[in-house]
Amino acid sequence: MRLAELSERSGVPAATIKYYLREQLLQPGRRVTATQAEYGEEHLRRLRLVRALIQIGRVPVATAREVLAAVQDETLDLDARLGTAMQALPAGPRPDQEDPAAEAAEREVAKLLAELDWRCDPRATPYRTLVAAVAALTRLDYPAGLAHLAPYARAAAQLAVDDLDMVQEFEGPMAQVEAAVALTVLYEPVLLSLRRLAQAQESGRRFAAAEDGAPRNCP
Amino acid sequence: MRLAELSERSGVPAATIKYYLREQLLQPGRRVTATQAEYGEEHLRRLRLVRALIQIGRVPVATAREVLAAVQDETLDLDARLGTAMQALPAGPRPDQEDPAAEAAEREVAKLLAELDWRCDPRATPYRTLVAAVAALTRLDYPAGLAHLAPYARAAAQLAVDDLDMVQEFEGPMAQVEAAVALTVLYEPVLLSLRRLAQAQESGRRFAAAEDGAPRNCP
DNA sequence: CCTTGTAAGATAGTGGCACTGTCCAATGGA
DNA sequence: TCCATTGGACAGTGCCACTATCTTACAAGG
Repeated sequence: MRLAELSERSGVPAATIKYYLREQLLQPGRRVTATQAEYGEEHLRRLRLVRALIQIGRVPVATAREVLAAVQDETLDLDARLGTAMQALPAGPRPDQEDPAAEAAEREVAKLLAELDWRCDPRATPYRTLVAAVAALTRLDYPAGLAHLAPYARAAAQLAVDDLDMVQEFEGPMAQVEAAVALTVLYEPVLLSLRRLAQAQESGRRFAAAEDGAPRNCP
Repeated sequence: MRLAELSERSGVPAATIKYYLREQLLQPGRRVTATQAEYGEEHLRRLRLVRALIQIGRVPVATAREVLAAVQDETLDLDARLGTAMQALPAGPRPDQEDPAAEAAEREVAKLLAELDWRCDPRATPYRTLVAAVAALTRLDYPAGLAHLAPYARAAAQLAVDDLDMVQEFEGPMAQVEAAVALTVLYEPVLLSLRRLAQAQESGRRFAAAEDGAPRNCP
């Protein structure tokens, strides 16, 4: 199919597809003549993946390029590809060193992970993001101690099992690594949305007293 | 204290504080003379909250203004304030109507929420975001059916209980609404980070075979 | 009193990002 | 033959979160 049809079928503006081609998020089509290229179903799928990562998963374009490059890097084995791809995923803000709240948060997080017997590199991106968030909560005198983090960690552990189960439904290194990336990123809004909906439910249950079950606070 | 000291103590550049004042994220200080203003501890706290929402919670500046305005709107009762504040929280992308995948996703989400007996307005922001994410997953042939969403919903329900427990540790409408907003937003990176760390653990457990417990894939 | 430094506020500018609009040569169907 | 269309290059746009500059008004030391 031509670029115009690719655009039509994916709902992505042609100019945007050209941009993604330039940014190497999409492989160039098979050149038919000097001025025309042919795209296949795999281009369509890849385009949808790119769009989903960027729009749903809020992955920056440059990051998506790195991640996708790692996914299809045939020179690495599954482990290395998975590692590289996940490393490249978008990073949150990093904690300010030499900030007392950050140091306290660092210790608190280390304690939590030790208790759970999780072995992580403290320089890993999610680790840094976690420390930054705990530090911010602490500075505001909001609870973020072991007791408060533990339920979140338990939930995360449970979800990780489900995530990996989903990944293992796929076969072949490339499909699995792609699945790992896609499911990690695309289930994030699912999880956050469900949490907000659940909060609205719970808040309704606690504050609404009797009344009907009208969705007041559901944001 | 003067603006410069506020800047010093919070770590936020003075120019940025001026910007926040302009954007009404911060209340102006008490004017001492025509060219000087005095700020108190409550300004410092508010500034930290604003920074945390924006940098840790990735809340857009304009959104933060709306949310904080709702938090301290004394003319509304607790319910209305909570509803307004949570409504204003950042919205993810909305699903494309008249897209078959989105319609299917809509039905799937409705079925899930019916099964859980959650009553939500289908126009609510998190609901729309959820539908968009499920639609994207479906278009990519990634699993996002009832069976796959249910564990996420259960986890969300559990976390919502903990969230509301934390909120109820505070007293007074303003403190509770602020806590609801802050904890909702600031625990999001906590949850996502913990999920990624847990995935790395689980992935190590499944793929690393024997070996030591070195943190390979921990991104 | 005068100087020098700093404060607050207004306004314009910056840099990053994700596109988007315009132009051009080369086609390719009517 | 002719003219709409295609792919590619490249400059421009719009938004956002700051940031730099400038002006006026004090404030404190000498």
